[in-house]
Amino acid sequence: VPEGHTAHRIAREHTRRFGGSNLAVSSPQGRFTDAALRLDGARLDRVEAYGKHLFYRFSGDRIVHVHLGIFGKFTTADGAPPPPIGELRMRLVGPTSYADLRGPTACELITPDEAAAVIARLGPDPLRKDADPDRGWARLAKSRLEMGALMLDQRVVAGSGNIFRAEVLYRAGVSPFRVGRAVDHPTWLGIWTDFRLLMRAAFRSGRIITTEAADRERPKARTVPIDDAHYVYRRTGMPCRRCGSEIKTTVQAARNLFWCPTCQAV
DNA sequence: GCTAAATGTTGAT
DNA sequence: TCAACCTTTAGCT
Repeated sequence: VPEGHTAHRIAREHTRRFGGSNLAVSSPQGRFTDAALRLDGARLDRVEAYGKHLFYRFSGDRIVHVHLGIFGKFTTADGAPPPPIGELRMRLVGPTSYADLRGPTACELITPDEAAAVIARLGPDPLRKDADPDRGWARLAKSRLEMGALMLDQRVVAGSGNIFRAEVLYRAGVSPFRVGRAVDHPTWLGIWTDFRLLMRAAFRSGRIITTEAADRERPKARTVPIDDAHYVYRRTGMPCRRCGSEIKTTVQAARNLFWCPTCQAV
């Protein structure tokens, strides 16, 4: 279940497993069958991630665009694939392993131009070397939207999701209800830098861990207990780890928001 | 066995 | 702002 780090981990793993190989492509569920038939047996060159989007670059300028959405999941394993079970949208089978995709928002065969158009709609991705935070700033600085909404806007930070928005604003001491126009440039750069730190850590460990306990144990982030991984996300009614105030929740930008009313007063 | 919820996006109102 | 869509699983009865 994915924010940007998940897409980047999948891109890396699938490139390692399948890059340069000819793959059997199928769609047992039937909703990707036409494209699967056209791709079956084709060589996959590599997989790239931009924000939460995945691009599977096959020979002949054919690209499979995958977006996991909120439910999507890849199951990847060594060996021969088992008989398909459930709603299996796409199955990739390489020489020594396979990947099963279920429940994605997007799984479509597109052209390089169409892929470029998807990427052009995205803001800077903290997990990409070439990311320019000022592209996000250009949008944020003139917006009347609240920060809690802007931190979910993929044109501001590509790859951010509901956990990162809550945790990054908490760590910055910024209220999710402050409007973008009321945020100064240094504050934005601080938020951006923290995004990059947290997302890189999540990329390495496979988990979003934002607490100081995690900072100390970052190399062993997997060992941090689930209940200690976040400052505010899904901690409604529990005491703030820094000030003891009760963590609040509401719905903002159609998602559950969590924040500390004391540490994030403005 | 049923219901609600979940790290998301799009397109219509 | 709201509903629709994608699928599995946790937490009930």
